Amino acid sequence: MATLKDVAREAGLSVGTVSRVLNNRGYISEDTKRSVREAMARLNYQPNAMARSLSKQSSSMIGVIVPSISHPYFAKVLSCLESAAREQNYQLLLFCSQGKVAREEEYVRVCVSNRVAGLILCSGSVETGKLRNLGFPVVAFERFINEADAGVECDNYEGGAMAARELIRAGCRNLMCIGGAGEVSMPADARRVGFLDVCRQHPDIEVRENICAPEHLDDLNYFPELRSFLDSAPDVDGIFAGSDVIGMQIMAELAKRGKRVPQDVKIVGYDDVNLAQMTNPQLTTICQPVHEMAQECVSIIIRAARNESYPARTMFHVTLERRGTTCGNDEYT
Amino acid sequence: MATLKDVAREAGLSVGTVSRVLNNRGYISEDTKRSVREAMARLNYQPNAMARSLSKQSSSMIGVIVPSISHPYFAKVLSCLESAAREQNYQLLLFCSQGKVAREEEYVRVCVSNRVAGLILCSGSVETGKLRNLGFPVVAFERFINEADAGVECDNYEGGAMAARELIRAGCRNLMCIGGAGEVSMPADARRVGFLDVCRQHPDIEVRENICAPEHLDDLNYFPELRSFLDSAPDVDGIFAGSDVIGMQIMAELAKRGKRVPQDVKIVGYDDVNLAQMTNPQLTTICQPVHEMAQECVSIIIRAARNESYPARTMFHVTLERRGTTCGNDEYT
DNA sequence: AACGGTATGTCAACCGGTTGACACGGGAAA
DNA sequence: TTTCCCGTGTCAACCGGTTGACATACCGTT
Repeated sequence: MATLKDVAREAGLSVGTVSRVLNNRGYISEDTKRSVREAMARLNYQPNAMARSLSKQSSSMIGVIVPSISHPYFAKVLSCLESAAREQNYQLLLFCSQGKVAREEEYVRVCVSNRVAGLILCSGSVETGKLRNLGFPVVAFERFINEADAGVECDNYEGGAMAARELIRAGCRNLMCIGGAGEVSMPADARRVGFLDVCRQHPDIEVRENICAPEHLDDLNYFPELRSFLDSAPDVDGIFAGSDVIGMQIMAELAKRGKRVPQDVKIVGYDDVNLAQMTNPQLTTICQPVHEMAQECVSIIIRAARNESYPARTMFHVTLERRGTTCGNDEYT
Repeated sequence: MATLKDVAREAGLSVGTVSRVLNNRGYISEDTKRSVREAMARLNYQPNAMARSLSKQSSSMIGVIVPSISHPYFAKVLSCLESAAREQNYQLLLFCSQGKVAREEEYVRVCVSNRVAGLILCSGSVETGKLRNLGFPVVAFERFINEADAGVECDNYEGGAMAARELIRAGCRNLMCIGGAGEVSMPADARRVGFLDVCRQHPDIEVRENICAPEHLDDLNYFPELRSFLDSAPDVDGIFAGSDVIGMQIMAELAKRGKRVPQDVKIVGYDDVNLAQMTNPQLTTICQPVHEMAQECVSIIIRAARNESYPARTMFHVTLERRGTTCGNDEYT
């Protein structure tokens, strides 16, 4: 592997000079620049990013901790983070905590060790004060943490409210809200509250509320719980699912029971992951602007690296994607 | 951020000594070890991984390039790679090429710059010789590349053959094979060949063959093509889908057309991603031992780092996961 | 002739670790 | 007593870059 020194020798110059043309510092003649570039090309030189980071005291890596990679929502988040990072010439160090606090703490240590430029936390477990004074900013993604330096989230309350209004609009009267895994004490819990608040404004609407166990972020098997929820409410005609994955599984279970969607039961999901468009009918869902959120996270980290100020908390709007699972009673025939 | 020097000062020793206790080298008294450990704890010291890698001339990062993160198959692969890497105290640098060759080449350069321990390529575009002499091994994951130092793949031929046998066993006579995106010249293409070979052994079986355009690895919208495939063969009663995602979309489209699965049409997917169990009926599919494959990739990279030898090509068995979409004509009622 | 500014390039310290070479005191063997 | 080894610890070079300080040379001013 060629080093700067090799390039300097090849070009007949000193390391310092070569480094200058690399970093566009000071006065360098066009001739010199050219001969350096040629030498680099000849040797197939690639600067050593570690040496550079070490000396510059700043790296271009961003740590990301997610609870699960194969959950479609986090896959979507990761995808957006990767593209946002790339746009700014940053790289992603990927970690998957599987919801285990110990693993999360280990990963935080690894990030410190690697002197990342910043850490984006999408994971759920709480860190008791271990996130302060790490030497880089910690950005919480759809997750509220006191210890984090910044938070980027969505208007989950409004998302839940929109879901309720959509189901009611479509003619449902007997609603159920099925919360995702372990959302209590997380921003996502506001969905539930928003949903219930709207329901309560309608005296003729009945609502039930169910919460799934928190283990399912990884295995994604909500069926046993969903079955008992549905058993407990055979007359339900509108369901707000805490995620599209839950929504899909409800659809599968309803199909098994001979219930038609949307004729007998209407459904609103959450996240607008790609699967939501692979069902029949396609799933109505609440969509977060994940791409913008990801860009905001990266932007916060970059601003922090430049010692610029950044918002402690950013909240984005959600939107309703109306699809086949909430066609109104008069809309299908 | 505390450095080794700080620890040394705090413990009243020299840097060299402290480094020795960190790396368990030479003779160090228990007393010294203890006081070093205490000093590290007091200062909340975390060794600088970049400095260490620089000086040791070896890093613990593995680059991974996938064409898409939100495709469930690659999400599954990434998930397994992350856990395999973690088991060996390696970290993952994540890159998403979106099938673009230019981006792939850029990412390879970034990996070189970062002096990764190895690169795992799950991406599809071909690299013309740019993968040799990078300073680290390149492992091709389910992808055949001459330039790669090693390849880890599955018995795709047998996978296709199993799919054919399963559909025939379940009573299908009018088969269709729908290839995934751009599999030609990739190991996945062997699925098609295996499938067709088995079909040809049965003179009473009719087979059609279709290939989807290669762009869909990212947007995952196969519907328009699937519709025309189905239009062209209204009498088909068994479909082998190149991926579970394709399989799911076929199911949705068939449902729309009033065809029942598995009564009217039976389906076998590929990959066994988590969604395959979220449909109704659940999707029969061919499963790769992704976890073992991921471990093998990491193991190859570690062996290469130790200058040990490693296999140039490893092939794993696939298995059939029989589920609801291929119940035989006499198995449901 | 002395001076100042500009253009070009060299040198060495530093980033935070690792590691081989070596110093030193003490005990055992010759 | 000399020799040698052992246990313990120090020192400085090195990994591959970056950067401020400084040397040199050339040009135009005053």
